[in-house]
Amino acid sequence: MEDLDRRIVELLAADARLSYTDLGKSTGLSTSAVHQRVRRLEERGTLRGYRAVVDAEQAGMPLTALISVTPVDPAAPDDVPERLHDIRELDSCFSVAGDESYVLKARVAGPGELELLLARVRAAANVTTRTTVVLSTPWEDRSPLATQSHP
Amino acid sequence: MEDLDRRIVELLAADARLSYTDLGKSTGLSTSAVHQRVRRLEERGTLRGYRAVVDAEQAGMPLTALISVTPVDPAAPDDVPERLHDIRELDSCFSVAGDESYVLKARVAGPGELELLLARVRAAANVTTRTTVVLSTPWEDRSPLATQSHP
DNA sequence: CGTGAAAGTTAGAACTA
DNA sequence: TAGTTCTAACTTTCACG
Repeated sequence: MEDLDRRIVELLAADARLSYTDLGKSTGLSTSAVHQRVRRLEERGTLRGYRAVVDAEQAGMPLTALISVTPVDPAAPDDVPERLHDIRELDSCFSVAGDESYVLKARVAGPGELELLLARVRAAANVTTRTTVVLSTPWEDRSPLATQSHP
Repeated sequence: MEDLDRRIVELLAADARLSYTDLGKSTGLSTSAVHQRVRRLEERGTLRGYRAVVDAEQAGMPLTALISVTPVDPAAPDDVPERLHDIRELDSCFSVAGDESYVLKARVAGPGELELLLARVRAAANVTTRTTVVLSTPWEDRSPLATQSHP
């Protein structure tokens, strides 16, 4: 990836609502040159989308959990991610090295909802689970690429 | 949080670059009513920012790791998140229930960089680490609130 | 919350190195 | 291929009802 593209990605990772005009000023390019590059980065899949960072507590999903999963039947074909894909409470799915196969990040409204979610996960993917409850989130979703933002 | 606000947050979580005009059409409000509500949600901290979702591999940070940390001195005041805050490779910091105190998510360019990062984490926060390497990421950073987007 | 007008932004066509 | 400039259509912002 080229240097100008890297800079554009970095700027959008820090603030996805920047105008092409502002991106142009920050990169020394014209508005339409930036526009063209952003379109190309989107087509290539380098820019996969744009998300508002929402305060989960204020949005009514105050409980976060990290769920490690292990298939019950190690011989079965491993389609765990596909089987869990439609469970909207699951934010991320990582295939990991180590004792367990996957780590999921989930967001729910409370302990009752977590209990139900775990049952759904086990049933949908035929796995056992080991759950780590998140007590608080000092910080989250910073853009490793991005210049630190101070909103 | 009110129903209209919830809807606005949901829409921006799915696509942070939506115009106020489009948000208005989707909510049945006028452009300026939406604008007003978004400003209020930003001020209250419900909307904490806007980020481009970047393909980490294409952006030159292909290695993701989950790092569990345990303070070496359990009697020392626990300021681990503050001590780690300036390490840009760390994307998130969760305080967790369980054997360990925190789980960090990190993004680095390769194994060598991970080794250096772990040394910096241990030195900065006086902790031991247990690292789980992410082999692949079937999906990530979906908006639990958001209607699934298909870009 | 809505309206409306001024200021600013986007998207794309035409042109240039 | 990658960039600029130009321009019409659209979006944001803000004072006012």
